[in-house]
Amino acid sequence: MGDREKKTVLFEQVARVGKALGSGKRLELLDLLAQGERSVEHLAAAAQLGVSTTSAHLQVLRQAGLVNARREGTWVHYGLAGLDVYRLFEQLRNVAGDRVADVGRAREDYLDSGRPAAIPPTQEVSRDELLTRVGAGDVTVLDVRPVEEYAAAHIPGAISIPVEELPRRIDELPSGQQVVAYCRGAYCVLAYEAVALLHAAGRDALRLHEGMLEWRVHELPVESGTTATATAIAADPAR
Amino acid sequence: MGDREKKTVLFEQVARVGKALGSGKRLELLDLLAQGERSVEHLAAAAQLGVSTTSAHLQVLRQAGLVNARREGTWVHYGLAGLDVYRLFEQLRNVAGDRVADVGRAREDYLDSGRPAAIPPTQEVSRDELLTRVGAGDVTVLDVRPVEEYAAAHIPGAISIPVEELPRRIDELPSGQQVVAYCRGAYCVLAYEAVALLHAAGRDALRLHEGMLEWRVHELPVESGTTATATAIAADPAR
DNA sequence: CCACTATTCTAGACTTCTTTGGAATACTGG
DNA sequence: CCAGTATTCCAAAGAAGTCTAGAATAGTGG
Repeated sequence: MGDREKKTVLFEQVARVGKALGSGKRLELLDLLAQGERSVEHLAAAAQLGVSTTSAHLQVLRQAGLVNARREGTWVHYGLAGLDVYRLFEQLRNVAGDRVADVGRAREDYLDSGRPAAIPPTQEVSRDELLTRVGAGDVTVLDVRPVEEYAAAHIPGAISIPVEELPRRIDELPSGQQVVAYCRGAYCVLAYEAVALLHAAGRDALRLHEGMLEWRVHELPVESGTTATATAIAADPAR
Repeated sequence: MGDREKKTVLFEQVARVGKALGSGKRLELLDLLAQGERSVEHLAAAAQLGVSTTSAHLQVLRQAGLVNARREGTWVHYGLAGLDVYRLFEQLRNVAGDRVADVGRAREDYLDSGRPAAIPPTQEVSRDELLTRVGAGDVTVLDVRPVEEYAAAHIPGAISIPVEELPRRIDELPSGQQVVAYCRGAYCVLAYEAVALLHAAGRDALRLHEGMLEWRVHELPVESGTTATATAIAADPAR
């Protein structure tokens, strides 16, 4: 095999990973998987795809080495193969956001919708700031993701109230303290909604910059499991 | 437009960049462009593609915001849109190399060929080490890339001798000093060949880890233009 | 060992990429 | 303004990816 052929083969192999990133649906699956392990069925529902199609996409991602599968009974749980995969994904989004004008617009379009009022980007707390304030104890950290995701990993000391339960459980939050809400990551709308709800209830609330995913990428401390305040999941017999 | 549609659009936009990375030929073009600006014709020849095909690929890369075009007379010079694009490319290769077993094998296959004897990877100098040794003046730095690439940017103080001229110009190198050869980047074979040639001539020679590209990504100092020792390009009237 | 479930495989229709050669365009120099 | 050159556009053929529905597989629980 000549030099040129070898070079071609080499690039073609790397392109396999590139190809895996070349479908909106697969990126959506990666985004979901970045939040934690998911079953094929769950992914199919969340991405609005047929189960077969989802499975096929997952095979592509797996052959590219971006995700791995773990069998548990009849379920197969997929997950990101590593943090470097998320960094690649993040870098892709950064480059896309910086260089393709439409991406920035689409992102704003998506995040700006579904909220009662626009929340200015200044009402954010950085990760470092949150960490020091948690240490000082002058802030309530609120995790508004679904309980399973909270159980898998959350910011130490955070309280779990999924955003759809927030309106009727708002009293569980200690009054008189500022609340910092967070959700999955930069492309997740849950914390935006939560802050809007808290403001509507007259609470002082901010949003954590980005979310859990980036928290993990920066290798900041996490806690897992349920807590006493998260009463909703205590009744779940599966755990 | 509903939330779901917006999300789909957003991911589809990002996927445009992913798609651009999903072809071996385009990755090859990116690799070439990472070395510096190139014309369509040059790229077509280097990647063994038709000019029309090359142009089409370049359009894809440009629409993804990965490269930009600069017109100069009838020539159009393409170049990487920014260092973040190279970082993305690099991250892609890293993930590919780590996760897809075949990539590591293909890479070794490619780099191990065309040299008289295998050069152990230990005969490398790190960037930091080279910088301090250049400061101390106890090393000759040799740039074996084509003269145009040397002229565009090179390590300060480096001498330019393209690898194909090295056998007959080896005497231009000061004797008694160790030579550190470098070329384009991690996937470039020129420096491997150069070190083999130098060893065959009884010289003490090492290879710089990776190459010029990574040197620039790490924002280390570069010099541009020609030098007195690079006599071959002094006659070029275009400069 | 059988019924059941989650997942993967298969085949076919459909769409989207890739490549090619030739025509059209953009620019230079006389 | 014309000849010449580099590049892009265009149309068509072939290759490859995407999706769907239904069959096959792997594992669980009785």
